[in-house]
Amino acid sequence: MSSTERRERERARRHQLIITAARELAEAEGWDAVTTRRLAQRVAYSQPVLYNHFKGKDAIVGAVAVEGFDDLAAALRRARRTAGSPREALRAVGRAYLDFAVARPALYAAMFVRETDVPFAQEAQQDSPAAPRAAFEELAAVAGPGDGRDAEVDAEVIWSALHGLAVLARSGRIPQRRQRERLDALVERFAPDTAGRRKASAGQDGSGTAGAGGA
Amino acid sequence: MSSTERRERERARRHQLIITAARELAEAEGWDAVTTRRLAQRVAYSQPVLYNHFKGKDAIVGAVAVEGFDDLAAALRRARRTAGSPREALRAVGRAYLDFAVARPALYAAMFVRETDVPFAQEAQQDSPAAPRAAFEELAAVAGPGDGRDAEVDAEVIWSALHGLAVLARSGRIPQRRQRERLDALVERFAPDTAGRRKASAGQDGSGTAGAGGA
DNA sequence: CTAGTGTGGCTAGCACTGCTAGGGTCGCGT
DNA sequence: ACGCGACCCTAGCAGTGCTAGCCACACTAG
Repeated sequence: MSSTERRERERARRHQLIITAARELAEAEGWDAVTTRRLAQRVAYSQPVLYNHFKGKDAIVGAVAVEGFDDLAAALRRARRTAGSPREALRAVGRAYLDFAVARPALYAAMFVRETDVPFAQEAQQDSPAAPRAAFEELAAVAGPGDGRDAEVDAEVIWSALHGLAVLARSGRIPQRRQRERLDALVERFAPDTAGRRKASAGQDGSGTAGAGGA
Repeated sequence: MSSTERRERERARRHQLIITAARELAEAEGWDAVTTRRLAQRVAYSQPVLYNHFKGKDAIVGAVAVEGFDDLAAALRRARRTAGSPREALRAVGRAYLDFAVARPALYAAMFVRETDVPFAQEAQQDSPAAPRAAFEELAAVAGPGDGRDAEVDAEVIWSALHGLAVLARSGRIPQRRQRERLDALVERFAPDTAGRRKASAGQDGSGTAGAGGA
């Protein structure tokens, strides 16, 4: 059985190779440049091979998106853990989210903008893929204020706001600068400073998009 | 000069006919169904005619989007005027926004999701088209709380949140129900009830998407 | 009323897309 | 050694956005 085992291993390797090539090509030249022919050429096979691994092009994009959710969840988790107060945790997670969207726009588009057939949490059941759910859980972990309101609703609104900020700024609907201030305003509203510090941190700097941006 | 005048008139009429046909076709069958051939057939001309009026397909979609902003601005204005307190005005405008996105998904996609070359307010200058700016002004008019914060930033964040709610709910990233509660949460955060009524209105009803929705 | 002119739409076609059918070659198990 | 089966590639299909070149029509000048 070692032969079939090896074959399956190679098949899995190639499966991953296709996903990686699609992501890299998209991040380098945009999703419009990701055609089945170019992708096949990149993995040194002919197009029909792609269809042995995926139902179609959309499925490939979906696979890239699922991997992206892993990355996003990891980035949010990292941000959350390096923060002190809950308020700062929310700010850090929000900034990590916006940085992710800025640093990896093609990947972000695959995850949120492009219409995919990836099944998400249709009814808040747990039949959704693990990766997107994990990313949302990271957000929910820092969104809950515990002041009697519905934490899940708050998390969904915050997520929506972050997504809106990311995509509207990228498409130029809102000026790309001052993202930092917008994030501060969001944090201020959803996690007001109860310690009386009354920090007016924002200022008018507006340097960069939202932060340094990782990877 | 009456002949050339008539020609220009007919030309303008056909220009509008193309835009309307594109919008109707998109609203009926989605943007994927809007091909140059089908669109040309719908207006009873051949494809090259389209290129006498528009630079390409993207320009047609952009024209549809610009008209959509007129509709959106009108809907928001209507909602704002029929509201009493500023707080209720914000809620009404938010609901009108979400209703618009639900009732006319294809049009909304042309305006916000599809990548167009429509020039928006790149640097908050006034060189952006009038229609999108008008829609944003409607939002800004109800977003400014006047408590010392930057009203424009608040408006941008609220707009982002509304857009995020609309698009994430539509794509199934967040459950489609309970949009009403999410809007209430957003309003609560950005326009807290200062009259001490401490209204816990939301409840768990979650009926419908966000409201009745006007065609 | 005729001849000339130019605007403008149409037919045909290009390069490209996602996807599929069929054959042919290789390696494996017996 | 032989037969079998998995597997990959070449070639092609229908449909996409967009363009070149022709031709007919309507209008203007005489």
